[in-house]
Amino acid sequence: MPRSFLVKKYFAKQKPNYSELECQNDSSPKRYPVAELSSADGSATCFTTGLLWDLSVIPALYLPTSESELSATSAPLDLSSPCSLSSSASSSGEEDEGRSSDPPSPEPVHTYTPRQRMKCTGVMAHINPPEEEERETHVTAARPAFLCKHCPKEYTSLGALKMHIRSHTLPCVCTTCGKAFSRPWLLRGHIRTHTGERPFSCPHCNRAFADRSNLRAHLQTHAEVKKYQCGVCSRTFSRMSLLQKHSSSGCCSTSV
DNA sequence: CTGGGGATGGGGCCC
DNA sequence: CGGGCCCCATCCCCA
Repeated sequence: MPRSFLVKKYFAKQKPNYSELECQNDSSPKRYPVAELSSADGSATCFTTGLLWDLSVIPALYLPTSESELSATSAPLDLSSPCSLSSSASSSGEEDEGRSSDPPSPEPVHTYTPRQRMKCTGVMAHINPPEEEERETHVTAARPAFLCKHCPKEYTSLGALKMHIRSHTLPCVCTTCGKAFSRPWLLRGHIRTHTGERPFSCPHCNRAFADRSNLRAHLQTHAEVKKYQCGVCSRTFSRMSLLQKHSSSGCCSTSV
C-alpha cells in the first residue's frame, strides 16, 4: 500500500515514533534530540543551514495559492467513479493521475540483487567490478543497495537513503518545544500547532486545517459517497482506518 | 463503538 | 543531488 517501492520493508508495520527512534538510534538522547545532530554522516548538515527557525520568520509557505487550489482538492468529492476499494483502496484514480507512482504491476520491482552495499556512514562501499556488474545487470538489472546503519532498511538510491537517515538524525528542531523532525516542512507543520495557523480551509464549511492532508480527510466527510467502500456491505467510509475498523469488527467477516 | 480531527512519518516527483 | 512539495498512511485522542 505505501508507495515505497524503493525501500525494502523489513518491518511492515514499523511505527516510527520518537520513542522507537530512540531505541533504534543508539546515540539519540532521551526525548527530543535538540542538539544531538552530530552525526558524522553529513546528513545533519541541514541543521547548520538555518533549520533552527525562529517562529517569527516562518512564512506561510503552505498557504494555498488560491481558492481554486482548495476547490481542486475537493474536486474528487464528485466521485463520479465509485471507487470500490477492495484492493485499490488508496488509489483514487483520477486525482492520482500523473502523480501516483504506483507501480503498474502489483509486484514492486524488487528484482535487484543487493550486491553493492553502502552503509549510511556515507562511505562508499564495495562496488562490483564493471565486468561483474555487467553480468549482473545483464540478467537482473542489479541496483546497489544502500543500507541504513540505524535500522535494517535498504534503499536503491543514495538520495533515498539520505532522506531516510534524516528520520534518525532529526535535524530540524522546533525552537519552541525542542521537538525534532526529519524534514523542514514537517517542522513547519508542527510549528503551526504552536501558532494555530490553519491555512487550509474547507470550501464547504468553516473549518480550517493546519495540514492539507487533514483537510483532504475532512473533505471526505462532506462526500455522500466516501472514498473507502466496504466490499461486502458497500458502506463507504471517509478513512481507510474506519473501513478497516468496520471490517475487523463485525460487518464483514471477510478480510479487507 | 464509530466518526472525525490533529499530528506526524515517509517515499516519490519536480525543479 | 538536494530542497520543497505532494500525497498517502497511520496513530492517537476525543466527542
